Amino acid sequence: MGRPPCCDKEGVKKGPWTPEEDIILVSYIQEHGPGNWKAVPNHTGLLRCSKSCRLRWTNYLRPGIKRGNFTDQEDKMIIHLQALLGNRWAAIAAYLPQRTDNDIKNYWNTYLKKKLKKLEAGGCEGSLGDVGVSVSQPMSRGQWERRLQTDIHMAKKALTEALSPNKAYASTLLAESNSNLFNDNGSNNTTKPTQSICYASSADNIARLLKGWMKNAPKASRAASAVTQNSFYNNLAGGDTASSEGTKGSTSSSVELSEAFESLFGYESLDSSNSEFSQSLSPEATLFQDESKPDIAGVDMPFNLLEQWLLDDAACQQKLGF
DNA sequence: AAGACCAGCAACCGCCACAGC
DNA sequence: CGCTGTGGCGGTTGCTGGTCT
Repeated sequence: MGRPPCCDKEGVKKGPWTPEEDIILVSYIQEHGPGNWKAVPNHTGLLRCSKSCRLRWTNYLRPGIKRGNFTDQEDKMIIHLQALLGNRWAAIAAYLPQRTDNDIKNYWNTYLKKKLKKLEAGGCEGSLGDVGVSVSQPMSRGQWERRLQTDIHMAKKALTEALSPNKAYASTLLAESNSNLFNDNGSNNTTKPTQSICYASSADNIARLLKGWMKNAPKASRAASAVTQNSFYNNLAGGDTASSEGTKGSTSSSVELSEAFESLFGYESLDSSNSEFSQSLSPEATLFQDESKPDIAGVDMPFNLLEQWLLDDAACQQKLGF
């Protein structure tokens, strides 16, 4: 007798999530926060198993998730980290802010794997030079893991320290960014700013989803979709409109973070003009995301320091004959 | 124009680790 | 110390939309 499947109950819905379900889930998490997934279906009335709820949240609704094409930098990072870590997608995802392990896994399976195969079939062994990887090179994974973990830990610590010298100021920034985010015209105070800022991102995700959902509707105008989005924001942000303008409000805190990151990684990854990233890296979102991954890179960052040391170290190991 | 094929992606499944009892 | 419940992870499936023939 095997163990009973967790989602084997009758009446448990499977298949694609509907926008309504998404809203229910996000609303619940807005109120209670993520975690205790077992309670989610019971409390929300969703006919989904806890696992499905968690997956939906982490892979799709969670704030700060970036969708769409992978950049060359991300390509390189994934290929490189995959060579080092193997198919440990969660670990790899930790190095790619805004990407989920599922996304990376899919991207690898559907695109990068083939790309690598082609390159290998192309003949020359060093043919992966364009992605900075030598796949034939053996690796000592234990060493790499330790270094990677240490690096994550140090990055987190350094970031925390960078933000902590003036905690009062930091919390002021938090409050400021939140009130700005939901209060662009300064007219209305929200009651749960520290959480809402996160869920605005979630609402953004849902809005994107809805866009797709509605895209087949005949002559669905931009106005209509804007109305829809605003409705979401109104619902989720407690009556205020947290449109993309709202991200302006996070600029000040983003600048602080930007400095922290610059001092950490030596590049300007957090251009405050990058609203998407600013939004996702708002302190609350960062804290929120902290449950799963460090936010250590920008969207279109240059060949970053982390990758640099990965390559340097790979070269070093090669020299040492590992 | 229609069917076959393919690629991309969301979601599911099963296993594992860990915490609480 | 073993059992149980829960969450996390990686592999896999199946649906959908696009392209090819």
